Amino acid sequence: MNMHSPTSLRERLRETTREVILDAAETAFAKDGLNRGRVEDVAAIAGVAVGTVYNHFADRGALVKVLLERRREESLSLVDRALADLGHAPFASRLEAVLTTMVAYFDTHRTFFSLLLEEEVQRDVSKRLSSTMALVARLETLVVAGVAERALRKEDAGLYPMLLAGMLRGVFVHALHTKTTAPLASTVKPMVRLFLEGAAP
Amino acid sequence: MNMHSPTSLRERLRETTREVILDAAETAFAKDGLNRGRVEDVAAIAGVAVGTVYNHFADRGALVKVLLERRREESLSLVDRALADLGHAPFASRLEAVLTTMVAYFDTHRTFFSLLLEEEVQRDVSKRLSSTMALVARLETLVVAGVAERALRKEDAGLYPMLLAGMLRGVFVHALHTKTTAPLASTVKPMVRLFLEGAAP
Amino acid sequence: MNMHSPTSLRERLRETTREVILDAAETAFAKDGLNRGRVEDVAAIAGVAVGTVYNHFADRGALVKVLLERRREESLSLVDRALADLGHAPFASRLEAVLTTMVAYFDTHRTFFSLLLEEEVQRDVSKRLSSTMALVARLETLVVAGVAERALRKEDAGLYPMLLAGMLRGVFVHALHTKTTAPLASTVKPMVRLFLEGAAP
Amino acid sequence: MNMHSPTSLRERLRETTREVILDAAETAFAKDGLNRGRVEDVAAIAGVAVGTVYNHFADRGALVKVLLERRREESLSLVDRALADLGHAPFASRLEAVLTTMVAYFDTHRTFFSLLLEEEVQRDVSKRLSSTMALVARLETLVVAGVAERALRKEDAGLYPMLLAGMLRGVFVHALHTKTTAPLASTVKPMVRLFLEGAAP
DNA sequence: GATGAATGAGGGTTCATTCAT
DNA sequence: CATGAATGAACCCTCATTCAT
Repeated sequence: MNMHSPTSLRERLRETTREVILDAAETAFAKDGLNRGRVEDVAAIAGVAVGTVYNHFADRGALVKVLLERRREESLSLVDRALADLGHAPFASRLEAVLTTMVAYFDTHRTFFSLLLEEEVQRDVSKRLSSTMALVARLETLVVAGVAERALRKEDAGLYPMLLAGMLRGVFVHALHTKTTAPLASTVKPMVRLFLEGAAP
Repeated sequence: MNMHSPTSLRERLRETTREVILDAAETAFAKDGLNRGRVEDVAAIAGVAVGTVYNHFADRGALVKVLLERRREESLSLVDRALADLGHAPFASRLEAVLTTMVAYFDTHRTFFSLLLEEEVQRDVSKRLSSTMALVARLETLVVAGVAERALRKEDAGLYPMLLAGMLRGVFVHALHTKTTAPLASTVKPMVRLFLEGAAP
Repeated sequence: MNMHSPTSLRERLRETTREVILDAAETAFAKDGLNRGRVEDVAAIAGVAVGTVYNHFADRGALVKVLLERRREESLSLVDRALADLGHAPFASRLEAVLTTMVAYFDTHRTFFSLLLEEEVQRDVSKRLSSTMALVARLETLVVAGVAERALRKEDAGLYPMLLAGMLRGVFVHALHTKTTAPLASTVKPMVRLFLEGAAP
Repeated sequence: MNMHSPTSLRERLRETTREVILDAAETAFAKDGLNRGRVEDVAAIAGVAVGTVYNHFADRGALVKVLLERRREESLSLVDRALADLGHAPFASRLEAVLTTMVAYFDTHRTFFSLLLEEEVQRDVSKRLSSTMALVARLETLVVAGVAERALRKEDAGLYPMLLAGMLRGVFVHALHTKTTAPLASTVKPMVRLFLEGAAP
């Protein structure tokens, strides 16, 4: 045997092309928007023919979907891992871990987040589990635990997840709007502080 | 003959048509998105011909621009008026006033906000002073005043405006995603509380 | 009153454009086939822009459908009228009338028939009442009547309609294949003769 | 080494592949039509790669051509053999033999006939000797002989071949349209009867 | 002014064909 | 030879915009 596993080789190449296309799509869509980005441009950036894009993705919609899912899953699993690593650390640490993870991901995948914010706002038929919602779900679990360990007041706890997600969004939108390229890591501690202790002296 | 300000009457009619078209645009774009909404649909909803839309707006872009500006100005002037009415009330009251105003506006113009969130995310050539930025500007003034009157700690004050804007966005996005129709007024006090005192017991 | 009926005028023009497009489609499709004929060519032949075609027909399929239906209905109603005019004439006369009508229609709408033959052979989702079937239906009625008035033998009557339709098709296909342009009227009497008396001396 | 006609073996394999592809093409084209049937589907049905199809056929057109020719030749040689077997039998028997052969072939190669009917209607550059024409040629010879032996009237004899071919087509089209699966053998005697004696009592 | 049919550049998608492995 | 991913010309369709009535 040792047919130098031809299947595996082809599949490797195939997978590579797919990734190249996805990366190109991220670039193209980040530039022109999730709506205006052209498949032809995606192909050009990827250095392939249009047809090749369609050999790998059923249609433009599928390309967008996979593009978003890819990083969504990646970022969420980073969050999950961070939480898992912390075990039963106090609430503040765990919140900080989640925010740090998201902010770090933003720093390395800035273009992706502009797409994420667009997705969040789309009115599609396909009811996607938007990335936002997935993040809010994590925050919900976190907040519930926070309440349980008496790190958080119970009264407004129902709103906390969306407010936390909103704060993150505020930081991201601001960074995208002002085209700041400085890392956002420094915003995490203030967010935690504000969330736990408030802004009053 | 017939001289009692014919121009004025004409202009009145003209203005009415314009408003009808803008309302139609809000409906059409809310349904299909700022990108996908068709001019023809706007015209159909307004009950006029496409050509009429173009008699009132230079092109699609202008229609969108005016549409967003119209409510942006309205909402901001409501915020400004609320702040003016309060004179030198304590920071907490003024913050509450701002949030209450925005939330109330959201409750009555829900469809508009979905457009606002889309605008915020668009990468247009025409660098618009996005609604978000305008709101953040108000919040900046407010926060600066808050710091001055020692209602807020100084250290993280630079981030507060975007975090406050983010919290609002969090509430709005959540409401739009879950299609909640309940008024959001009840979220204001918790937001103020969280912002000033934090979530810790 | 007398607003020189503006609606009616516009509609008249609209209807004209539609007919021009249909005629162009007949030409274009006759040339390149029902499958290969390009919408762009239809537009070019009609002397309009592609978009105009789509202002009048939902899509290519609709254009083809209407195109075929138009003449199908026309030809069938000619057949029906011919039969109605004959009242209770003997079977031979009525058969001759039907064949004469179809053959005359073929002579004036030769290109259409090439499309008809294509349609007959298409495997579409939309189960169209093909023109053939409609003609066969007329022939069935006719044959039943022929049997009733003892002009036809009963035994093989079930096959007669499809055999008659087949003979017509044979004549048409032959004319199209050999590109004969001579009128086919002269084939009617022989067909009637063959059908009634057979080819034996 | 290994010299017992290696070429022959290779050619045997090659021929097999070719047949497999042709059969696959018949299936694929019967399903989607001569125009819409995709080469990729042909390959998939044949269980080979697209490239293999092109190793055996110059292009799609050649595949179609060979596909049609294969059965055309087979069916015509069956007709020819049937006629040869009959020697100088009377016209009626020979006509019956021809029709029986064709009808039997239809019964075993129904899918092929749907392709044949499509071909008949195509306006190709390559002026193929369509199957229809080939059949009509046989019928012409037959009819001429029939006239010679005074089995047929001379007057309309020029039309008889195309009318006979038409009758057959009528039966085939009807069977395909109604998706009848019953054998068509029973239609032969009536066709002969009609052709020779007519439908009048 | 209002009307709405016509326009046509623009963009998504298909699929026969090629060719490096 | 078989393979199947890559290619890109070809085509359908959309929709913002214009302009004659």
